[in-house]
Amino acid sequence: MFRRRLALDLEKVRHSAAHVLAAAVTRLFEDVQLDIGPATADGFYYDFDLPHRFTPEDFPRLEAEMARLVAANLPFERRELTRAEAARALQGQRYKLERLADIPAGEPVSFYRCGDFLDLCRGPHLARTGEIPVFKLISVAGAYYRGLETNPMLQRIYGIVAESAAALQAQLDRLEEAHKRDHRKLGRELDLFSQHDEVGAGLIHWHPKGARIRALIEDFWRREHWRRGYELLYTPHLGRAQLWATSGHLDFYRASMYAPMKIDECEYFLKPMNCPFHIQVYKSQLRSYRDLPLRWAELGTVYRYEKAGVLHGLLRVRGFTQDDAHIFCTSAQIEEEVQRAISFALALFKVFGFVEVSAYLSTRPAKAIGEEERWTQATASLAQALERARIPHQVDDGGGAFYGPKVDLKIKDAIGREWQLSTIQFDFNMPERFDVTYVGEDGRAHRPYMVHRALLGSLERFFGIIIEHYGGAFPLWLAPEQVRVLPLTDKQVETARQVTETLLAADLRVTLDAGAGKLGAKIRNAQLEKIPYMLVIGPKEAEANTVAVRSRAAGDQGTSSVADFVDRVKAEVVLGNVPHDAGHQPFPPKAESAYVGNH
RNA sequence: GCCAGCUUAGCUCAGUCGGCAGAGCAGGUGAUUUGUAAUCACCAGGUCGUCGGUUCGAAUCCGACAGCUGGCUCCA
Repeated sequence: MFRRRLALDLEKVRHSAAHVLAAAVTRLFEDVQLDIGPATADGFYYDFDLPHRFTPEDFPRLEAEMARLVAANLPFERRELTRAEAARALQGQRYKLERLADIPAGEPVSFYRCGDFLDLCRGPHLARTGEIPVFKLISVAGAYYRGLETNPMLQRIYGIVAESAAALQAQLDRLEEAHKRDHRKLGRELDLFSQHDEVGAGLIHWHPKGARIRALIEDFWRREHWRRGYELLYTPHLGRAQLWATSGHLDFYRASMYAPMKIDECEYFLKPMNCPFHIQVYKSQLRSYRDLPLRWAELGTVYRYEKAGVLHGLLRVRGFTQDDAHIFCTSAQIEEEVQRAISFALALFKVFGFVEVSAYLSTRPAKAIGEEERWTQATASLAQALERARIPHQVDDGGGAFYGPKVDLKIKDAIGREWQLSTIQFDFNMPERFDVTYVGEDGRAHRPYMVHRALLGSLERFFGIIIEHYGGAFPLWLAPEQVRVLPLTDKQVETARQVTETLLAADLRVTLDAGAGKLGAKIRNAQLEKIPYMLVIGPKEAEANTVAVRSRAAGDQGTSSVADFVDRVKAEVVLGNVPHDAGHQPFPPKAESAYVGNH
């Protein structure tokens, strides 16, 4: 009935639902201090402070009370009060009184009444509670008042609202879908990686199948770097305190670094970044303008202290491998270098099926080092590169680091979630600190520009993202096991073994299931392990020297000769593996059925 | 780090009021020789996260620590 208006007023609906939640909480609990309750991208929340500790067990009661308020169809009445009246109305509400004090002089102070619940609020709201269609409380969590770590922690209740029961269910299904794809769950089920209390939190162990995938990504990554004029470096995992003093890390980054270790009376620190080492390589000889640009990449494993509470699967860890690079160039070269870095990032993304890209451009903060002119030029080159690549971007004015402007690239995964992958960052600080120079045409020393960039971000985090993106069903080129050969009975095991050998010899990743189970069970296991192809060999196939092909996505594909199957699979692998040839799109951003190419 | 919750077999989870530790799957052994998502039987598997406390007695109650989950803050 009011469906069309709801689509427009979703924010009003959500915000009003938050108010109804707050009304329900004040009715059911004692000593409730209210803070605020805004609409969010997919629902709403409200922050409370009260002696009772909320748990999800409180939700049914709260939802029932909310339902009563909705059924009562109470009006939301807006009133403007003077500050004195407002202060009186908010007596005893410490957070609200502070929020009131924040409202700039001259701006109206508005309240919304809904039944006997009155709340300081900018609005706007729906006309009546009855316009709130379907809602559900989702979770409860702590949240600092005003988001400040030093402030008291409030209790935040999250909820979602939808225009119909079906729409609500669809939203819950999306949450369920995200849960099914959770890389921590899939990582265990598919035997990809693990972490161990005995080793320490945030430290990843890559299992054979995870390591296969990582190696495939790394091989691909290295080849692309060489193709694009990069050289690769390997540098140490630790360095002397003096290095980190010179780089400024001990002044500005110490909180993220682990305690030093003493070696021969000298202090050494585990590296949180690779840049100081790359600079040492740069400085190992005199550099001419003729040598520039120098593009040096490294899959560099760094260690950073992260607070215990922020660790999360592969997405936030304490030891990780950045796909790092440093580009040293002249002022005349920066524009092209930035453009190359961005188009490189886009080419990499495309291979993994990430085609929707957006960006954040962070510019000069008030307190910054480096000449104004350098900032201007560098920032312009970043903005221009984004324009030319037609990447929609937001500008975070003044949000850059003190040492240089940067661009962060974000992608959308198969179920529409955004992830930040790349960062491309100018550094005006480190070349100064280490006195990095090159000899110019004029024979004098000049300061090069230094660009720091990571395209996939870190291999751990990227792995977590693609596990969820693919839902564990890796495309053929990444699948740790591409083919499983399934003999129907013992009598076909020998033939199956020969087929397996043939596929191995053709560089396919293949295993043989010589177990005693029925075919259905073997297929089920292979399906659950998300192996792209199964080859069934029964008496007919053994006789005719063929295989019955089954794809994990499309089921039975009929019989084929081994040679034909190899050709077909090899062709499919090439599709995904070479970005230059990726004009045809082998990875539409929907899951599963996409990876089997053209059948 | 902060708030809340959780931690029982490799995995997913039962375990009532404090009274002998359970299931399914996975694993092992044997039987079965199977045609496109689970063949059957038997066996083995646990200092109930760790340490301390209360108690005649603790998986169960209390405390500390560790780890995990949802968030907040922070971030590749």
